[in-house]
Amino acid sequence: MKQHDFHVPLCEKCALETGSLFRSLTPDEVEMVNFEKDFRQYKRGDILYQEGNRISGFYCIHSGIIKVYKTGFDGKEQIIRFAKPGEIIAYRSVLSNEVACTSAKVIEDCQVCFIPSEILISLIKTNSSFALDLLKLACHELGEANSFITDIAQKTVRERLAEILLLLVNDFGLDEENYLKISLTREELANIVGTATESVIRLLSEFKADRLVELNGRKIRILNQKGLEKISNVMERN
Amino acid sequence: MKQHDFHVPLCEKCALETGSLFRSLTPDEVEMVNFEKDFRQYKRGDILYQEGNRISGFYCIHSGIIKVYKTGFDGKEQIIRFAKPGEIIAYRSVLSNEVACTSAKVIEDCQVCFIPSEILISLIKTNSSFALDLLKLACHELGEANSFITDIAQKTVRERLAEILLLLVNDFGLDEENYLKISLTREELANIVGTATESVIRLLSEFKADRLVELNGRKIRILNQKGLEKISNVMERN
DNA sequence: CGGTACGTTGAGTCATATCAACCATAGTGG
DNA sequence: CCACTATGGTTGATATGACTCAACGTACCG
Repeated sequence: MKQHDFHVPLCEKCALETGSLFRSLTPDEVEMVNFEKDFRQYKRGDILYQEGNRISGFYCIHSGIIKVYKTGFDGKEQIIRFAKPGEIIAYRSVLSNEVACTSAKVIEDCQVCFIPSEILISLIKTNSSFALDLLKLACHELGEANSFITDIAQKTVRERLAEILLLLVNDFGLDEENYLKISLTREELANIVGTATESVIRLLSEFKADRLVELNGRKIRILNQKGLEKISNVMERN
Repeated sequence: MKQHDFHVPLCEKCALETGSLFRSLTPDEVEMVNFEKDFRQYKRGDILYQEGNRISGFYCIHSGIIKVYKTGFDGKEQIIRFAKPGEIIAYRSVLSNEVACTSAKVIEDCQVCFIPSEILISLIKTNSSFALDLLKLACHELGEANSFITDIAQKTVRERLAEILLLLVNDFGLDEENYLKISLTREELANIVGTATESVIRLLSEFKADRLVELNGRKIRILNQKGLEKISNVMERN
């Protein structure tokens, strides 16, 4: 532990480390973002913004994990995606000029930079390769959303749970002992998969019985990735 | 009926009529698009492109309706969206530089313009308000996709069907007799809602029994919009 | 006239949601 | 320090929405 673990991260450095969107900015532009941004820290459970809020900027994650979710008619959460270091959230609302259509809550304590809308808009106007990168990002997310729609509409809960586990492996990785690095409650898992908490619990213990995973409380150890792939019926990636 | 109903539509005129994306282009740019584009006509059932194709441009719809869908593991279609005059499709693949993640098939005979990728990229690079509009478009679609994910994950088939009917009313409108202007097979309806054809049929006749709709083959007459809203549990729009 | 695609209905099944009870853990306040 | 409460996890019993399968009707088309 460093003594002063507390200074505001520099965008330049952060962009290099995390491969964030800002890599396509000029040094001057990075400098501007650095100057205009607001550094913030949050703890697990904190809410960055909520559905319906009008948002005056977007967030770039420096450390930690955030869940982005929608609240359904009956109050149930549907997790749309996670954001991890280098990723940005809330840019959708800023750009489409609509109020937030999702809420964002901290899953793992995090440090983020808040960047005012005007900066984003002006960067898009002045730096076309940044604009293009942003478009690519949005389009890529759109593609993922489309796949997810198809999955939820057509696959069983069992298939989806297996698929989500693999997706989490992909996004967050495993530690030396093959434990998923991200730790979620059963309810959160259910809110990704789009099912009831009890169903997740039952299916996870089936997976355990089939020696696909091992369960230690919230920690999930992946024992047989091939097996999960088989269950999930994942289609080949593009 | 004009005698020569066959000439290639001018983007300038089309953009005005349909309110397409191209309204934010300069006259010169419109001229360029006009020059570079390729006019094409398709009939119901024709396929514009298929999942997995590498695409060398995008399509701007001048007339007709197209369905954009993904094919699931077992070959079942999931309709992602429709495209009608003034809207563009396949821009996602062009921009994210990935192969098509959807297929596009004609629902109502249509006339479209095919515009090469390079044009799109160069417009983005040179006209920042066009880039911004495109970003807005992508972000808006992303918002809709997110809502749809939540709906499919949380609502019953009954609720979703009611919602989709309302959505079709919104997107395509009703004629003088309150018939939905877009005409879909039961299977297509099922492939939007994410259910089995039989379920759509059964629910539609329930709706009919409840005097919410009237059915004349493929034509659906909306009798009680409020009632459908109640069933669908639509949340207030932003 | 036979063929093909679409629509409809009924019956049976199964996956998943719901409801209820219970346990474990940790944090809180008296 | 202990009861108290909240939160999350687990399991069982039961209900049911929705899918599947199968049969049949209907309409259009060459």
